Amino acid sequence: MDIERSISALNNPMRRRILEWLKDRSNFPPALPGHEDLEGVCVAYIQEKAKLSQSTISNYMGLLKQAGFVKAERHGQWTFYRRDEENIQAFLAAVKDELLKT
Amino acid sequence: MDIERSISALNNPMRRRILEWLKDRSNFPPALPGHEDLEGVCVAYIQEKAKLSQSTISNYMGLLKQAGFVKAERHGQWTFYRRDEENIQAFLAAVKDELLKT
DNA sequence: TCCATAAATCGAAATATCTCGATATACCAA
DNA sequence: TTGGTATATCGAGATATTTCGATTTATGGA
Repeated sequence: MDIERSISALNNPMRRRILEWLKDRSNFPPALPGHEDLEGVCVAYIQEKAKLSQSTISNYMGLLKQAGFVKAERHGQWTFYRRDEENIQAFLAAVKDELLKT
Repeated sequence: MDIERSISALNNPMRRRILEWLKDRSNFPPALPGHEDLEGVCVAYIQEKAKLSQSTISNYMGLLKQAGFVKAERHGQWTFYRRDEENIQAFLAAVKDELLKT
């Protein structure tokens, strides 16, 4: 749990928004044919919703991944990103522990 | 609760450290004579512990104050800073709410 | 093999943050 | 009123982040 890297990743409104979008797969277009079983979302879908360049979104997803907020799964030419709920909870616990007095 | 501003304020190791130091008044030298009843800590004490310039610490405390993490109380020529526990808890709740899925 | 598509990486310009020393402001004491 | 001390603000250089378009890499299909 690298709190430094995690807070940096969160220190950007669009990255936080992406994390929120990923809470619900239905925020994005339906899964590509043959990938209906995957919970993750491909970079192109995120890019389309965020309206930022492909390279920027790829970079953002990399930062979120390094921070532990998302997991990436490569299937063919697509990379599917989804939230890492366990790590997100661990981050919240760590921030709480560092910030709270008691 | 401006989560943007708060996360920015936290996105710095020394500012987070100051927030931790302020959990316990005894992390700093004893109160100045005549101010024993105050829980806050003056800028000079924080500066001495942080080993950064006076202007930097003044700036940092201003950012932490704008973010709602600390309260400032002026007494004579001194400004005493102390944690705002209520706002800190509100921030944690807000981050949890934004970040957590359920 | 060759081409098309998805994603990652590179290089760079614009903007923001960090941090300082110098200066300004506020306040106290003589 | 004058001088001293504490803090805030200003201006600037160094560094980091943001975001892009161009390029590279990986993969799958004709």
